[in-house]
Amino acid sequence: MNDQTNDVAAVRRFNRFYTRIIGLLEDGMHRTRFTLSEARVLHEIGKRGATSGSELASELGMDRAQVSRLLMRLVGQDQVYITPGNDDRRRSRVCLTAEGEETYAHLSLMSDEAASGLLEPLDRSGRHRLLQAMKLIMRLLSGSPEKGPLALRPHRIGELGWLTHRQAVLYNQEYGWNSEFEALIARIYADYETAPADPPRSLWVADFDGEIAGSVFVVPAAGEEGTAQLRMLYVEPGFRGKGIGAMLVDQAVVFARNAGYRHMILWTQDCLVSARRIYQGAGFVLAHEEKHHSFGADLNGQYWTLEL
Amino acid sequence: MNDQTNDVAAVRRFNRFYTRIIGLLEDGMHRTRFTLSEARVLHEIGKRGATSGSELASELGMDRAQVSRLLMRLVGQDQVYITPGNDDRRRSRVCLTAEGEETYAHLSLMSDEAASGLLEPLDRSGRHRLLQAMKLIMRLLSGSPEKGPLALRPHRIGELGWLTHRQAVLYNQEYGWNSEFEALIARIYADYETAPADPPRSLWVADFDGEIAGSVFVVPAAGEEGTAQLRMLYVEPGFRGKGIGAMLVDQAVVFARNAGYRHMILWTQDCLVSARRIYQGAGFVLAHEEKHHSFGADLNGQYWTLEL
DNA sequence: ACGATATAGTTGATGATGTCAACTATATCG
DNA sequence: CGATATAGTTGACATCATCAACTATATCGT
Repeated sequence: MNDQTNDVAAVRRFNRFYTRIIGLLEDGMHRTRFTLSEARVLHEIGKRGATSGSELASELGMDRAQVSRLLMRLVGQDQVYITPGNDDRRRSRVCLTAEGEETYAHLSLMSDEAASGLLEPLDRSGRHRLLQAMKLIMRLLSGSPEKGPLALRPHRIGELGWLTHRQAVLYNQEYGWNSEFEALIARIYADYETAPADPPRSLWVADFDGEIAGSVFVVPAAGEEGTAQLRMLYVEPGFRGKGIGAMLVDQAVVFARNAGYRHMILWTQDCLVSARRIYQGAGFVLAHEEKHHSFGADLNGQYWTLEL
Repeated sequence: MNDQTNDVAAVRRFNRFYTRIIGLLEDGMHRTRFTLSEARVLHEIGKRGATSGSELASELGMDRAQVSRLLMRLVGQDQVYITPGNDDRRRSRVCLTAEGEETYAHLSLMSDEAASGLLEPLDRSGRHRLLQAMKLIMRLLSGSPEKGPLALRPHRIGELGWLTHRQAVLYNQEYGWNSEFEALIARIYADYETAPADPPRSLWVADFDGEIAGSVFVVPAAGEEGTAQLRMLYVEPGFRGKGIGAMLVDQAVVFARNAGYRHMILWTQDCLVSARRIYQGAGFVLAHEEKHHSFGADLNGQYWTLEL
C-alpha cells in the first residue's frame, strides 16, 4: 500500500521533471518566427509528407478549429498548401511548399540541437543508459510489448553478469532464494564460458529490441557421453506467457540433436511451475525427484530427461 | 557520427512520446473547473505551503504577468489569499485558503489517479523497472550527480551479477577485454560469496541514491597467513574523479587492519592508471610486475603490497 | 547616507491557444 | 433515400504567452 503510494509519487515526480525538460527544449523554438504549435504542425506534416487536418488534430491532440486556423495562417505564410482530397472531397490534403520544406529542415535541425544539448554533458556510458532507460519507458508505457522483433542470439560481453543479476533478483523476489543461489549461478555461467568448445555447447539470449527477455544454454552433461544438459532457462516476468521459454527450449533441443547428442537432461525445482510446463511441452519426462535444502529454502529438485 | 544521429533521434522520439503521455495525464484535469495553469499553480502553492509570485513564475516557467493575473483570479474564487511579505515588502505571501486546500487535495488525488493509471497495466517487475528508469533519467539529466548521499554498504542480492555485468562491459569498452575476463570475475565473485566467514572478508558497494557507483572487496590472500587481498576495485565512469575509489580502498584498508591482518596485497594491470594512483595514495608500493596475455590483450600485471 | 542597480509585482496591449457550438459539404450505411 | 457520421470552417469568448512600461522596495558599493 505504501509502496503503491510511493510509486505514484515517483511517477508524478518524474512527470513534473520531464515537463520541465520538454519546456526547456521547446524554449529554443522561440528564436524562430513560428509558434510552438506551428512548429509542431509543420513537423508533423513534414514527417508524413502529406496529411489532413483531422489527422493533425488527433495526432497532436489539438482542436480541429485551431488546426484549421493555424493552417490558414501557414498557408498565408506560404509554408503550406492545401488541396481538396482526391478520393474523399471532405478531406483536404495538406502539404509543405518548398519554403515549408526548408522551414521543416531548419526546425528539425533546431530540435536536434536541443536534444543534443541533453546528451552533450553525458559520457558514453551515460548516454547509453539514458537511451536504454528511455526505450524501456516507451516500451513499458506504450503497453504493446507483443509486437516487435524477438531474436535468439548468442550472448554478448557483460550479459553473463546481467543474467546472473536478473535471475538472482527474480528468484529472490519470487521464492526468497538467497545469495547462495547467486554465487552458484555466477559459477555456472563462468564454467559455461570457460568450457572447451568440443563437446558442443551453446547459449541463447532472447533479445527483444535490445532488451533481454530470457535465456538458456546447453552444455555436455558431466561424465555422461552423448548427453546434453539444459541449464539456466529463464524468462523475464514482463515477457512471460508469450512462448519465449518454449522457443528457447526448442532451440536448445534442436541444437543438441544436430550436435549429435542422444540424450538430454535438466535439473529444476518443482516450485518453478511454468518452466515445468515448457519442459513437458518439449517432450521431457520426469525421471526422479530429490528433496534438498539450498539457497535458504526447502526445495524439491527434479531431474527430467528427453531422448533425442 | 551515425551513432550520434541515432541517439539524438531516439531522444526526440522519447520527447514526443512523453509529451503525449503528459498530455494524456493532463486531460484528466479538464474535468475540474480549473484550467491547467491554475491547477499547476494551486499544486505548487499547496506543495510549498506558502510562496511568492516570482517563485511560482520561475518554478513553473510562467510569465510573472501571467502569474499575477492568474493569482488575482484565484483570489476572486476564494482559493488563495495574498498578504504582503513580512521581511521583504515587495514580495507578497501567497497561501491557500481553506477552500483552496480542499481543491489542492482534490487535484492531487486526481493526479495520483492519473499517474496510477500509468502504473496499473504493469506487473511488479514492470513497475520497478519503470521507476528505476525514471530515476535514472532524472539523475542523468539533472546533471548534478555530486550532491546527494554516498554510502558504502554491503552488497545485496543480485549485485554480484550486476558488478560482473558492469565491469565486463566497461573493461571491454575501455581496454577491449573479452569474455574470458567476464568469466573470471564471475568466478571471483562466486568464490567471494562462498568463502568461509573466518578469515574475515568484506565487500563494499558505493551506493549513490540507489545506484551503484563502485565497489571493492577484501579476502584473505590464498595460502598466506595474516595477509589480506584487495580485489575488484572499480568505479563507474560517471562517478569517477570524486574520490569514491579512494574511499573504497581506505575502507578496505581500515577493515583489514581491524580484522587483524598484517599485510595487504593486490593485483592490477598497469593500464589501469587511475586505480594505480589510488593505491599509491593509500600507501601501497609496487612489489613486482609480470607480463601476461589474458582477456584477449597483452597486459602487464602488477603486484602491490601494503604493511598494515 | 546616497545613488545606481536589481527585484517583486502590476498593468496594458496584442496575438496565439483552447474550447464550444453552430454550420456546410461530403461520405457511409441500412 | 434518408439517417447518421465525418472533415472542415466560422464565430464567440476566456485563457495563455509575451513584451514593454511602470511603481515600490531592497541591495550594494562608495
